[in-house]
Amino acid sequence: MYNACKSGTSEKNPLPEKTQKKPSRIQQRNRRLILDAALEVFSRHGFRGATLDQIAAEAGLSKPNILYYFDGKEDIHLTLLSQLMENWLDPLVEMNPAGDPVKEILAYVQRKLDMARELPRESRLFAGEILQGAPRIRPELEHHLKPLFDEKCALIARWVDEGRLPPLDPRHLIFSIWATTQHYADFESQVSLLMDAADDTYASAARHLETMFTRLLTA
Amino acid sequence: MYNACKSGTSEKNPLPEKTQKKPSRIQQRNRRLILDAALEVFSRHGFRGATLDQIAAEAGLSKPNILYYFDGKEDIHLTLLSQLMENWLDPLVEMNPAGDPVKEILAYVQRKLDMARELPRESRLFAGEILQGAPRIRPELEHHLKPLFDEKCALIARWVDEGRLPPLDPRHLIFSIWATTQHYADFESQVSLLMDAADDTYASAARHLETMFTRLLTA
DNA sequence: AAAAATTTTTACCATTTGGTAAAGCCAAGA
DNA sequence: TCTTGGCTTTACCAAATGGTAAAAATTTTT
Repeated sequence: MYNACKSGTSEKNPLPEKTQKKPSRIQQRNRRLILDAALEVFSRHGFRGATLDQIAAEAGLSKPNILYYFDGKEDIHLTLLSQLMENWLDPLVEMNPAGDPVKEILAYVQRKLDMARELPRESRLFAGEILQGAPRIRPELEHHLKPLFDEKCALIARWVDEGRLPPLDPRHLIFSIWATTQHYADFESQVSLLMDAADDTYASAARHLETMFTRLLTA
Repeated sequence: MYNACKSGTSEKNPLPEKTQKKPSRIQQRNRRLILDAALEVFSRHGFRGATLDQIAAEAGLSKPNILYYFDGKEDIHLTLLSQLMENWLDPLVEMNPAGDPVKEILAYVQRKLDMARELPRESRLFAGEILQGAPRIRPELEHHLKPLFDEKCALIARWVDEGRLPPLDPRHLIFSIWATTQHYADFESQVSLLMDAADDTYASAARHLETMFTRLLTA
């Protein structure tokens, strides 16, 4: 069994009982504080751009105190990334093989767009990691993302074979969905500069993406 | 007149004649070496992740020698970004108001995809900067990108008004083009992990994007 | 060739930063 | 009350890193 309290690849044992006993209330609270602060800082400045001092300040704790709860900067980053992966894959997992192809895919697009709006920090954290060659998260990608991706590609290919979708490359369809939805979180600084501040970017984006993918999938 | 030899926002004058006289042959060569090395390093590790030592090693020069040609790390980065902006906007500039709307936009998509394939380092450098809130390039975005964006949005809106394109939001159309094409460069590590290494990713991506935007624009 | 200007290297420096050791604090149980 | 064990702080450190001064080497000009 995997102990949810312990992070990624660890050898040391800074918290004497961490691997065995239940985390105390204060432990839960502080780990949460740290991870939340780290998400903020890492997503804004990238792994190397972030400093433990910044994270400590954001969390309202001292730097050594942070290192009491995590084995180091890398440990915090990896913990964050691992936790993120679950939520990240969720919308794709929910794509239902028994449902209507067009409806399922359009719903997936909307769920992805919702995530970009509600979790922009997570999106940027992930984007930054991939952008730099996924040095820390590649194993996670191989073990969790790749199988799911292959499974859903096969599903979409089947839908195409059955004539329930027009001919298209499932892999590139998924890439296009990821790219267009995450764009609003990852490139937010550019988007907000180019959009008139007046109207709701995400609302109009939702309409546009629905239009685009509807036309693609019902040709 | 803007002196191409001088970089972004500078006050100091490390090269005595740089602002006035023509750059010597050796000066041209070394500045080029440094910028090329810096592009490599910055695009792989981001601004803060890159070190002058890495850039120096990659360029085959010593660190102080690099600081003889540039005012500092920031100066190199900004120079790179400014030079990039031109090439980056070029494909959009080329979108011809007198041409056929669908053809023009599809051609733009292909040009953008070509750029992602041929200049992935530039794409990632730009993406990294935007991802972190465009702290160094925002003025360039405002002065160069924004006016061009607005102009082309107006053009596309006119095409829609004239009934030569189906109803759509020009802003989100452009975002979708940027997102889907740059995705192949910016998220290359993920894409290459998910695609079977066998087939040509960019070739199939080109077909997919042509299909997708054709269906969107000819509905 | 000598002088002048430019380019490169050597030897540093100050700051930042991830991380540690050890003493002090504080709450719960004996 | 006293002790035990987890939690926090204070005071550090070694390495990395952006940057500089000035001498040495090289190229260009006269």
